[in-house]
Amino acid sequence: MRMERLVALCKRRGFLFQSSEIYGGLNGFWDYGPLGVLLKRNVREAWWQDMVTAHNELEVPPGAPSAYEMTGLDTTIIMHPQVWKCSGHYDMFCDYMVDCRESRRRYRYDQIQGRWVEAKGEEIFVATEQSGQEGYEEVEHRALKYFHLRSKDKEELEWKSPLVSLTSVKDLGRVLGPDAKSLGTLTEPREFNLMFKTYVGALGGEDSVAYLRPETAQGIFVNFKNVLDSTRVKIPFGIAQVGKSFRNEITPRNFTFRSREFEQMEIEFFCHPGTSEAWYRYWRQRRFQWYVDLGLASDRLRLRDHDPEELSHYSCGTADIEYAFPFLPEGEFGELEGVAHRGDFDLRSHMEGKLVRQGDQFVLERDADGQPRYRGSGKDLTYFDSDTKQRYIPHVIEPSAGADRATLAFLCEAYSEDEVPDEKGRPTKRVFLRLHPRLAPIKAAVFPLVKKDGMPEVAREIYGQLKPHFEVFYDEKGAVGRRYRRQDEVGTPFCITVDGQTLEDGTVTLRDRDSLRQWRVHKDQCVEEISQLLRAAQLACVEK
RNA sequence: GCGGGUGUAGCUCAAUGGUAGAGCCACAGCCUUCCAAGCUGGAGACGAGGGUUCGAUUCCCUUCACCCGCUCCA
Repeated sequence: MRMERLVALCKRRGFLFQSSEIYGGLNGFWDYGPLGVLLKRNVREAWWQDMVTAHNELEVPPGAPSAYEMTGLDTTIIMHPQVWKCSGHYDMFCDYMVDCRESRRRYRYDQIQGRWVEAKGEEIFVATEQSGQEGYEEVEHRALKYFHLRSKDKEELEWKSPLVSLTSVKDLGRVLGPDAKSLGTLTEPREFNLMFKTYVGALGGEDSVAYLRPETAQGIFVNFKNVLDSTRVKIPFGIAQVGKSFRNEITPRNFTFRSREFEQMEIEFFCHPGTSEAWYRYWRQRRFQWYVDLGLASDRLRLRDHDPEELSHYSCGTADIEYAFPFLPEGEFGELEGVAHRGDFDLRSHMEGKLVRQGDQFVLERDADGQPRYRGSGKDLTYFDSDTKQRYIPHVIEPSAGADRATLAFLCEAYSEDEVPDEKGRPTKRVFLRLHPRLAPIKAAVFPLVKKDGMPEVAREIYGQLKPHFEVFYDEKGAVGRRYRRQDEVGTPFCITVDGQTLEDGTVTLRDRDSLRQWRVHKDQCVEEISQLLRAAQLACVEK
């Protein structure tokens, strides 16, 4: 499948538009059009329905270690800045970085120091990652090397400054990078993979800096105690949340796959440390199956466990659910969802403060004075099990899905071309979206076969019956074959056509998108028939 | 971020230093009794900004967006 075809279809039929298009667009931002909003909402609602609403906490689901509860939250995009400092995002996402074109290394801009030095008529800034005495020695050594001088000639070096920060240097063209042999290999400093910064309150200023969340998860962690105190849930239980997140990606690319504003569907599942491995395996499988059931059943979908060295700083086990998007090179997959075993990292971080790995332990990160680098909330986020009289910090399994990525994958998988005979029996090309009926933006279209003989009146009546229940579409323009094709193109699974026979016996034709099968149903049975067809499609999911 | 390419109507493609054409789609109407192509009519575009010029869609510069590759990211 050619990606351009799908992108063109998405624009032509109102699934996706580039954001701010009339002003030339904005890289990394996308708008969902009239059909796109329906599709994405269906994805979101299918997720919530299947994970939260339909979950029965009284029974043990197949493959689960025990019964469990599910509940939800909707937390804010902007949170207390300390949240991001303790979670680790601040340090990881907010620094100015410089890259070295020669050594391919990347440095934190404010951690590079150096000295101005002149020799042989040239004045340069020799940079180093070292500080203090080591910094001075390193800089001297590298300056001698640069000017091709021996140690005994070091008086030829005329030092123009003490060790100062790289941030004081205006012209990076005269800087010798910490691992470089030639001048000017450092890029301009740039904020790297940063969180979007904003200011809370009418008056700006560094005291009011806040960030747009780069993930929805932290809103769940910081509300862990609130949920416990207000809902009587008991461990094991999960908290679900759907919402926008923001990352200032360096290279947004591949349609909506890597966007700077995107939507996540996340669950934080809290369990006893002793059962966490079993729960991790459960969620990994459960979430994979969800995509399969909604139509990503092909070999383009896979579940891949991360290698140990690939794991994030907090994770003790992660699996990605990946899809071979058509814009990726053959054999490559893109992440739809990550299922991570996060241990007690998050709750502990928000109790104690930012943690760092030390061997296979996480310990409080401390500054030079031995104080916590970022102080936690100091609140007790432990869980007391009143049955076992045990108190512990729950472990967390995090299935974190991308709503936009899932939507895109469903679109890619659904895009199909086949050949259908035209009115003279000749094969003609057909483009259609084989979307799962639950996801299809429009569930059914209603047509009069021709716009006369009282057919429109009956069709409008049927339309009126369906409209309160489903997203339906009415069309009486042009040839009926053309109307079918238009619905095929946006993935409408069923069409209802009023014809001559309707006027005689009250039956209408139902037509199936994928098989082109037609059958007759009484016009007053349309609501029931479509309901049943949709229910059957949904049940097919659950039974698998 | 770097290098290369591309920007003309919703789509596909023309032409031009001097009023920008067509096909398809979409729209209105006609015709049409089950799978897009019939007839009629109207509508619709030079990505943005600046420069050169009497005059720029065309030449130059800048910028924005998209595509490809590298880099980066998770």
